Amino acid sequence: METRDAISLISKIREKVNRFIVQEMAKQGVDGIATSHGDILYALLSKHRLTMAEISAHIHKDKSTVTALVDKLVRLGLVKKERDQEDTRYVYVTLTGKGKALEPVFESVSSAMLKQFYRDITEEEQTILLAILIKINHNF
Amino acid sequence: METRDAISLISKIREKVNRFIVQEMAKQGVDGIATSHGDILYALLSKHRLTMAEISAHIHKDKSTVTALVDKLVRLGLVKKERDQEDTRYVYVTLTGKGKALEPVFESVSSAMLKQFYRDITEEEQTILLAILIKINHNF
DNA sequence: GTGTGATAGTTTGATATCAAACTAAATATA
DNA sequence: TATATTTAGTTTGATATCAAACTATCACAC
Repeated sequence: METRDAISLISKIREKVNRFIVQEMAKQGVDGIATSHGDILYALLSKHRLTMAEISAHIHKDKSTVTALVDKLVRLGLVKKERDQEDTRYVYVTLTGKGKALEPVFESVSSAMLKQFYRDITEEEQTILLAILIKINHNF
Repeated sequence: METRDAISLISKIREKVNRFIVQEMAKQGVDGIATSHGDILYALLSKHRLTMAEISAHIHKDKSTVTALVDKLVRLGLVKKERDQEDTRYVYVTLTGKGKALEPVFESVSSAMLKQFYRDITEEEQTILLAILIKINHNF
């Protein structure tokens, strides 16, 4: 069975994790949000303020994609954009009150996801998995 | 470092694998093809003939997505669509000569990718990885 | 047989995504 | 100082993708 293949499993797992997160978020009332939007919001919870380029690097998406994603978050009232006064090329993105209010939802979804992901996976297996994945990631 | 997290590594690895495959294919003259197109062609190499629904199940993409993907492959002259004579609801997709001619390219790209993927990963680690991924895949 | 429901595909409208071209601003070089 | 280069971000055009609505065909019940 080719479904046993590690690479196709990685694709499938990623797909399922994404679907799980989007569904859980929707269940908790956060709707119309894709995982990339979630990645941005999640980053802003700890980083407070990021430029467009920093977000791009952080979520591994093209800067033009980030423009579209952040603009949607602005439309949803979850973040705001401000130009740097000194160097007006920079745009800072920060969470609004409404955006910050999502923190508990993220915590809950994130922990639910991890619980599901690692169900029946021992601590030792988790450590081994991580080590192997780090090596594979370095191979490219 | 959150980049150490298994789930984000899975996303990154999948992304890199996809990019690698597309680049290698392009290097060998197969251009304008996304991984999903490759998945369809690859499936048709062993299955000979598949319906749209079977392709959809095989590559885990919505049937409407498959319509678009297969139509592109038709435009590229790599596959052809034919209605079942008995039950005209079914559409059979098969490789053209030009499509079949891609087999060696697929073999070469696939083996190059596996080599890169598993570089410095021992046989034992590969087995363990597979076992853990199968468990995680079942968790969702 | 006629009508109801199931099934296979397509169409439509929306979104995420990228790459390339572009704008605007800052920095370096001459 | 003026010009060239780099940098940050946006715009534009194309594609993959999905969900929902739709079309066409088949199967089954009455």
